[in-house]
Amino acid sequence: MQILEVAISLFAKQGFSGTTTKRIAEAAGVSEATVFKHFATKVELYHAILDLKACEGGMKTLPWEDPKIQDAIERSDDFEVFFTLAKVALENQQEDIDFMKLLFHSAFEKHELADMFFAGFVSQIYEFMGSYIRRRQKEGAMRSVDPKLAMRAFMGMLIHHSMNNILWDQGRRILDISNEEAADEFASILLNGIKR
Amino acid sequence: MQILEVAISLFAKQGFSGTTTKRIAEAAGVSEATVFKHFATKVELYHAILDLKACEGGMKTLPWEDPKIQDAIERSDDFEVFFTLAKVALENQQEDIDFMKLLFHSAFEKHELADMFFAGFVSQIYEFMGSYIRRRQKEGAMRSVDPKLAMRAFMGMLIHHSMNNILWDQGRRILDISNEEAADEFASILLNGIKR
DNA sequence: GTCTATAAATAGATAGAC
DNA sequence: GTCTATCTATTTATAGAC
Repeated sequence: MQILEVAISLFAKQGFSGTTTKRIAEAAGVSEATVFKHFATKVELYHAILDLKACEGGMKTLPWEDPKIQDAIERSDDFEVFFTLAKVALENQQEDIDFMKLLFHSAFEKHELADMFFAGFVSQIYEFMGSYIRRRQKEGAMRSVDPKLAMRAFMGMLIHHSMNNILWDQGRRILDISNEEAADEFASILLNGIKR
Repeated sequence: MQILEVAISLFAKQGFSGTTTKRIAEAAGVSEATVFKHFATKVELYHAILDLKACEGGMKTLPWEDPKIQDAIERSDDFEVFFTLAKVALENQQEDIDFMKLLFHSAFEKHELADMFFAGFVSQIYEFMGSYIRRRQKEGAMRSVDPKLAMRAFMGMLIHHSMNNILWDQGRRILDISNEEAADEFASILLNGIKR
């Protein structure tokens, strides 16, 4: 629906309280009354967005559903595992910049989207990749390091890089690099960093 | 001043448009009129905060002013350089959580604080540490990797870790680790990751 | 389903007394 | 320096016609 689309983009740009129903209506090309016919309150509209994005958007691409990663895990091809994870993550994040922004706003404003995202997606990645690292440690391929901390370091590289691209880099040309190159380098740094 | 203090904390929690002058006045224990006597407009109050925090807070601790880091750089003690940088950054960030939050809000809302911070602090770190990495590459101690990308990876670990601590971890006990341990591990990962 | 018109509440900001 | 009272514009939300 047109209203939802423009609302997503406006909430992403300016947060919840920074976005007026008037601007949403204008951007959607309808009257404010029409907005309130579809969504009884502004909060209800916001919730509709969260529901939509939480299901359709950020959460569906669980890394272990990617056949490339599953295959690489079976073969214990560390580089392929982390490189592919990084590439998929960077591409998803850049594809849905609005969702990323919404997510950060939610985290700051303590909306429940942040909690849902944390419980449903972030913590699963920590669990899943953490157990892979633990296995490779037992096999002697990786040195002794807290798998959760290693994953935090890796996720930090990915998320921070995306955030920089989203918030700063466009137009500023600080670091002009493809997702493929970035994924390659981040995976190399982490794996050399934690290998035995 | 009491008004500034509570305004910082409220703007950090809810952003600029999410914070009303009424709530600021209440929290400061004065009337709204008093707020407007001190700061002609809400925007002016916000600017006063930015000026204050930009000078007193986040910007003053330039890493190359730390004697420990200067010394370590002269001795080419890579671990000491990056470990100390990480420790100082993590401690500063945790000390001034409100400033961090304000900074992120600013970045999203496209206020000028974000630009100031970027131009005055972030880009200097990239320059400074980038040139250190370049020197160590020439000396054969580090492999060929874009110094800016390496720094982005490292800053990503630090900022992401802080963000997680600030936004999620308190109470959730996902990753209970001291700044010292985290700094140690992040420096190890980066340096092993990019060494020759 | 959508609009015009309008209500009700809240926002930022000012006047003027103490 | 601070307060009470008030103003104006904006914001969320509703009523009712088409």
